[in-house]
Amino acid sequence: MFEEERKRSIVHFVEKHTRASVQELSQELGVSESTVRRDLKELEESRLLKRTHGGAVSLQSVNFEAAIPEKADRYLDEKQRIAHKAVEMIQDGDAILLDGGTTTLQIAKALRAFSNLKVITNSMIALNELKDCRNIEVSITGGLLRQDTLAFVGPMTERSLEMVRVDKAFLGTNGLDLREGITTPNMLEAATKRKMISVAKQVILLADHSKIGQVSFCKVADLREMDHCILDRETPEGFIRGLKGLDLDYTLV
Amino acid sequence: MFEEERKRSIVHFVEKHTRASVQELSQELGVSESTVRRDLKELEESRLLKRTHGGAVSLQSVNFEAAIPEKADRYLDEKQRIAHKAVEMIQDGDAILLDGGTTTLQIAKALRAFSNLKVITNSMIALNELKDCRNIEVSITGGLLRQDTLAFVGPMTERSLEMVRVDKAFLGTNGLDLREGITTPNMLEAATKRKMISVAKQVILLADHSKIGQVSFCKVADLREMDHCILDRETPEGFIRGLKGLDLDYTLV
DNA sequence: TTATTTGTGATTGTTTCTGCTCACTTGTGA
DNA sequence: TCACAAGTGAGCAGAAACAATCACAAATAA
Repeated sequence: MFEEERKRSIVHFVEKHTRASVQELSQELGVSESTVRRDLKELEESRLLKRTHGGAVSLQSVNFEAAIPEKADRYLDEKQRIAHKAVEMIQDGDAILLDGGTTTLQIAKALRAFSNLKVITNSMIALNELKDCRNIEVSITGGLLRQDTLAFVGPMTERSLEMVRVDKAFLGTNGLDLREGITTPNMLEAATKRKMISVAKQVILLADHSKIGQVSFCKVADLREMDHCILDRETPEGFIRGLKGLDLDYTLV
Repeated sequence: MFEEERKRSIVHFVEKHTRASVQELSQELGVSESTVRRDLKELEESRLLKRTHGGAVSLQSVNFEAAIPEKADRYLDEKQRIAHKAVEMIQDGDAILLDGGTTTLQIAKALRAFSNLKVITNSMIALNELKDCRNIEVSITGGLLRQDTLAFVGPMTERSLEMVRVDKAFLGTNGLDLREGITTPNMLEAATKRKMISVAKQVILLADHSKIGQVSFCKVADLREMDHCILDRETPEGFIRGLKGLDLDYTLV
């Protein structure tokens, strides 16, 4: 790797993570810490980043981090398995819709591998993940920013969604119950999800077992409106029997 | 193989792989490293690639990444003064529209001081700046992400904008000319700006002196459609006379 | 043909890059 | 506030890459 390329990688790394330690960079790039320091010094001189004691930070950091840090995310492992299955269902050339939430975020992280994809989402975090993928066309729904989830909701979101038709929509949820169907605590969010369902050829619901049996304030849809559900293998027996009873397509991962 | 052919091969190789070492090229073309170096030197002089220690890299990849940060820094001081003036024009309770670009970004940075404000923008960078201000209600227009400017454009953006009416819109531009009016290089962007103008009670144009006299590919609007212009004090005399001639309201900062 | 120019490869001294060491500075927690 | 760990910069040395030069061969011109 040339010096030029290395420096560009550093800037890119710092932009992406908003920060980077000398150690990290040294390992990441396979060069000594001396070299990293030299590079950082020059990059700072050309105003491409700001040095700090121990590393560097991005100058104009556009970085939308989840309110819940990934490590603290409960059921992360389940979510990743669910996302992995979801990605298997996507084909190159698809137009897909990603709902907000931490489960769908895991999908976004895995999308880089595709070479031709249209993605539309209402999640700032998912967008952040995809913003530098040159081979993915990313759109966002407009709307009002919910500052706790960094997702957009509201009439503008619905209006934006009216303009698109997608092959597959991947929906997250707060509650999932055989009788009450899919529910979430927020009215605007529920309306947004309903609209998402209506613009997708195929709707795929993602939920780890902690969501099952939960019923929240606002109803989004009945279970039968889903085309497929991806659940984890700790899903209670009873719920699975219920799904079979509804003749609903599902996968356990 | 003639020298010309060889040089073209080199450029082609570098473009294709985004990089090439002297060794690689020497082997690939069956000539000595001396020759490769000579060629690279001349190719760099004719600006067909960029030399590095050990080889060369494609120009495209260089420009891509340098685009944002480099642009951000030029005329920063002017932009801050312009933004400062713009912020003075905003009142608590206003609904304002922020265009994308680095000048309007400076406005976003200064908005934290307000206690009650509705902001709508198509700029991911501005959104980033405002996302954790609890006293500001931030909305974003939907749309397709332009990965180089991190702004949203396109039909979805326009559709979102149709849903709002704002007190003041703050517009940036690439080109500003007495005869040709306001112009930008991107068609979608131009359409977005036009829509912005149509939903605002008052349109305020922001431009540092580097924009003046510039004419880009797509026309956004005539100068007379602006309600106010904020320019810096290095704006050429002739341009200011022109503004007066048009009876246009302006401020120099 | 002969003289001259041009392009190329080899050689050589010089420059640049990189990792290491070590003395010094900075940040942190007791 | 002090001590200690972590991070830093300067200098050095080896390796790699480089520019300059020369020599030779092929193309061109006389």
